[in-house]
Amino acid sequence: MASRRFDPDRRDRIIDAALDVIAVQGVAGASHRKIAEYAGVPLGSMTYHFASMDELLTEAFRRFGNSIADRFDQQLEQAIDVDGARLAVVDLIHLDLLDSQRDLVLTHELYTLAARKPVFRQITRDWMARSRRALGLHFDPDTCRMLDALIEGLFIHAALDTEPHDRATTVEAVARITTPHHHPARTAQ
Amino acid sequence: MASRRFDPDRRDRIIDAALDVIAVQGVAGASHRKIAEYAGVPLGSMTYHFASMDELLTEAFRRFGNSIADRFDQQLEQAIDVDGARLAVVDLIHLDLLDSQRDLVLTHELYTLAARKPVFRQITRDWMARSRRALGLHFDPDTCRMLDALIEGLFIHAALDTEPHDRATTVEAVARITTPHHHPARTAQ
DNA sequence: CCACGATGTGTACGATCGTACGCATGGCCG
DNA sequence: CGGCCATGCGTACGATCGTACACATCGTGG
Repeated sequence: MASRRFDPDRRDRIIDAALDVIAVQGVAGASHRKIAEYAGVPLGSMTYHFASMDELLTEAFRRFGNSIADRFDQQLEQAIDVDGARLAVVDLIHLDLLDSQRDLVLTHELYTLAARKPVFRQITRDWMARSRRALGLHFDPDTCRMLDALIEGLFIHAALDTEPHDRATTVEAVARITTPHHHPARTAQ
Repeated sequence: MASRRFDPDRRDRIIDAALDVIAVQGVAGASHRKIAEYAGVPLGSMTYHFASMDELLTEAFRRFGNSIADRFDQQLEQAIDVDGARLAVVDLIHLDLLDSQRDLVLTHELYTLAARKPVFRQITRDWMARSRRALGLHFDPDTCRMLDALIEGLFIHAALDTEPHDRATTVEAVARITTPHHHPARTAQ
């Protein structure tokens, strides 16, 4: 029998606030104090709900990764053939990328953490595994890896390129990467 | 007539030290004090040679970007035909990626900064422009964009994937992305 | 040879950080 | 209805940070 004062939402609110603060200020600029203020909870609440900053970041980025992977699943599950899957991927890129600078920033922040700390690398790998599994519904494993890499690259460049990405180019790129290369007759030797 | 005590190398040494410290500790963990200690210069030297931390980071990442782009140029300049260029790209990926965790970490750090601060976004764009220009020696502009994105994605995934990347897959991916998609006879409607 | 100015450094200040810890609060059992 | 204990919070501590600025050092012009 927990006390009635216990607020299960508070923990969630802190996690969401953490993601919001990180999206704007970066992991480097996200302190207990700023997150607490943004979430509207006292500073002491931070260490009460989360043993350390890393624990909070861990949970936050796990939530973030899952939310992105959910969209992957949704888009790809309803595709009925390969062409549908290709279209789904293009939509994924052009919907997720263009509308949300926030997701891009958070992705970069996560990758930066992942490059250095094993905990976050695992989170990233789990996320990538989910994405690849979704792609695996329609493409062979090797193609999944290539396509996944392409999506990643397009995603990242979208954040940095000054001009908006051209949808037709994305369509062509996805078509190419999902089409096995026809090796011409072997040349000399 | 500058004083003979002036040491032009010192500034360079600080910049290199900054990159080394960032590679290990991240931008977040790279303080004036740590960089100074690593470079073997007094703390006061930091603010003497660089007006602010941002100025130091700016110069450091500009140097980093140029060093990578130089390798791009070297590899691609000596390719004599498209197949040679494809091979050069594969080598680029598998040499730069696999040998150097350092470059990967620094790239992520730069991108994270670029996602938030315009100064670093410009540095990243300059770097990307140089890379794309190198690719442009052998491929058409659209292909350059796609190939560039693919390289980026492979690069990034290499840092996070647990198992080493398969060269054959990279060869296939590069072949696919550089081969225009043959559109089959249009279907219904 | 001396004093001056350019070049470089040691130190100290105010801000901010993560975290620990003692205390307030208010449901619940006897 | 009164005391107890789980729940949650305010505050303070030690560490670290970027930066400013007074001062040391030494080549050099007069």
